[in-house]
Amino acid sequence: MTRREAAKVGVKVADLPLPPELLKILESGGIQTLYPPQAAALGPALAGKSVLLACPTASGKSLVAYLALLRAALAGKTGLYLVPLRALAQEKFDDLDRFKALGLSVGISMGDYDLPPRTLEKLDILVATSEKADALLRKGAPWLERLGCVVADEIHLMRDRDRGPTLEVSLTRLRRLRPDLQVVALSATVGNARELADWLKAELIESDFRPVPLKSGVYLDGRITFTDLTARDLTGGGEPVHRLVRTVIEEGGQALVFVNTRRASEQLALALVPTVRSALTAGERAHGEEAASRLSGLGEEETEGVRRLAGLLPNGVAFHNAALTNPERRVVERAFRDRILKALVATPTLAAGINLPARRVIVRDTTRYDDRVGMQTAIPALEIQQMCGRAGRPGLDPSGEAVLIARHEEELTRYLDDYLSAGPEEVRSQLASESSLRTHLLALVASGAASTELELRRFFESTFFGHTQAIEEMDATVDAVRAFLVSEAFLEPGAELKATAFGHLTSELYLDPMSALVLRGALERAPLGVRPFPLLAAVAATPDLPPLFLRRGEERELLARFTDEENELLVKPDEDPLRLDLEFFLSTLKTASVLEAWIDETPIVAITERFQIGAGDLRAKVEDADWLLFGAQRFAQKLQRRVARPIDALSLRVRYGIREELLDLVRLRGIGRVRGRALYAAGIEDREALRSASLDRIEAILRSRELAKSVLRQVGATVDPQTKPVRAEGRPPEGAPAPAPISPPQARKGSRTLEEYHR
DNA sequence: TGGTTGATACTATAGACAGCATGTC
DNA sequence: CTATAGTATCAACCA
Repeated sequence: MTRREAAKVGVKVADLPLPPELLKILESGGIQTLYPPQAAALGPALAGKSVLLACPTASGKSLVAYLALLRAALAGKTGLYLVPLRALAQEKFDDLDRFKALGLSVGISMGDYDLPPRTLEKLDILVATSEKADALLRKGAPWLERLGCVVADEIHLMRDRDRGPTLEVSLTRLRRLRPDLQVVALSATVGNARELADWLKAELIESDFRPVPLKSGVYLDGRITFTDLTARDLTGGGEPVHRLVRTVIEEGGQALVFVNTRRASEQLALALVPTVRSALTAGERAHGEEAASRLSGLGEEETEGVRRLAGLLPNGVAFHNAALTNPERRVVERAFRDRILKALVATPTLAAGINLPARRVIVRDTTRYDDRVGMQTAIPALEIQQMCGRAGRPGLDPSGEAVLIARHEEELTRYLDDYLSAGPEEVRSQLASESSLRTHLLALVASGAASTELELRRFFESTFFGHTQAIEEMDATVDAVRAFLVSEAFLEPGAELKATAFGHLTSELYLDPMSALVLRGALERAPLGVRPFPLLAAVAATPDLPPLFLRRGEERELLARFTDEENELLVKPDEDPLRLDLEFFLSTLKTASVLEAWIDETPIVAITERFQIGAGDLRAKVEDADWLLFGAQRFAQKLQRRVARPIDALSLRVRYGIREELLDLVRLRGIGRVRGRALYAAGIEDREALRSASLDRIEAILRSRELAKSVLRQVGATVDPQTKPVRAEGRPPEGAPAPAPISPPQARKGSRTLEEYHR
């Protein structure tokens, strides 16, 4: 921090021009003085001016955002907090919810937790992912008309190739909708903060202030050389990572290690056990056991990966990656926060997500495999610095240390120069790419934001791209994309920009037009009904469902699968609009096979083992497929009505992971894959059968009286223990609900059409 | 012959948003 | 194009 900033540390919250109730809430939250960047930003922010706050993580940026939103809300306007991650949305929502005491209502809107439109209209402040905000803009929510303040958190993510354009477009649209809109943009330190601030017409507040001082450096041969050219020699010996982990634990701190593959996260965590274990007290080990038992208490099937994780926890180490389900991740994060874990080895899941600081951050890898180029590429300095920024826990660590690991002298200087001392990359608009324009051009037209070429041009001129680059650079791509959208019937031909019904639907479903095309093609091939596998394969061939990696040996099996199903497949490699190569095509078959196993009630463990994926991956694929199938179903309603209902059934099967026979039971609240199967196995095959079953019997099957009551109430039965018992031949429930067998009893699941599912 | 070591080839590779209408174990 | 760690395979080598 600079000397001038230091002088401002003393700014008192109590002196701020805020309503007394608000001050009370802040002070009860332990916030009494402001950090320099906060103090600098609050003036303009509370005056309703736009600000760009570019400083390290954990420097209290959110507080400025909260106060700006509250000010707007108290002035009778609405406020929108844009975040890049669902987990972050939850975090911000929880924070903002404390201000309910001011009589304000706060809401959250994201994929898995949405608001009905009527509720939205009553909100003062909404926390949403940028995609959700984009969707809101496409639908034209009246709520947005009253918007007074928008917060763009992690605005540097605008440089992200895939999701950056959504943020850029949303911000642009909001600002055009409300020309007087106050924008509070929060950013990591980036190379061109000035440029971003200019675009937003915002006051720029740049600072490298950190509440916990950070020293970053590079490790080589037992010594850390810091950017300030001081050095520190570490005691003992051993492999670099082990030594760095051991020494920080000896000093009473924790270590967070970033690696570039999942496998590395697991293996390194395992390798660290001897190093960490010896530093643990008996009490800590016991807490680790507790955390491990919490893992199995999640009620999920125990996959190989989770078993390994559970085995690590009592040793004070764990790994964290996207193969874990969200609840599993939460357990690990909590254990680390509670200091039960001394070391955590993570992939970038943790770098961008929720705040989980450690005294020492070790960045082991500086390169990462890039699928698109088929090779390792350098991780941008911006991301490395984000990881480094996780070092130092406020209140717990006197200072934080971030360490890269060099293998030789040359690397040491290179890391110091390129990664730690040098400024991070500039934020560059990714809007001009074909894929992003495809989506956003359609959305702009479909939602009426641009109906002439001139309007479209005006819009793009007001984006960050237009602000920083000659708009003509975009022309060729815009023309090509527009021609594509017209030729594939998303847009009407002619000079006027107008979306077709298909185009509108695509945009409202929030689908990539390319995905819509794949789905439309699949439906056109299926005039007489579709079987699950080919439709799942079509869904998997969509660019909205990222492919799974193919493993050695799987290729042959999948190729055989292809030959088997050849005549039924809805998307074939050579006809695929994306003209994907065979490998990609096979990987879509792999995804389809995973989903097929899932709706065949194959136990999760069996799926994860057979396909070598994590439970988290399965979850993600199911979620994606469920969403896409909804889209397919809506398309079918318009294009192929006969298959709409069967697709609906398939969608439900994917959501719950069930065979067709459980479709009826699963409609009940509280009944899913496992309980549905338990009921079915006990001879209660549908809701009708449930109606005449006794409460005691249901309770015995579901192992919960409350649940049994609720279920019976739902089918309209009287919740009376005396109700007459039902059919006696049902298998008595014993132990946990029996998992479904891996292979189906006899009927091959592929042997009937989807239409038959729904007679 | 059996076992060890070493050269070489081969394999695999981060993350996570959205619709809709409310609740999986 | 800008890679690397872990693992499998097999030949060379030694006792």
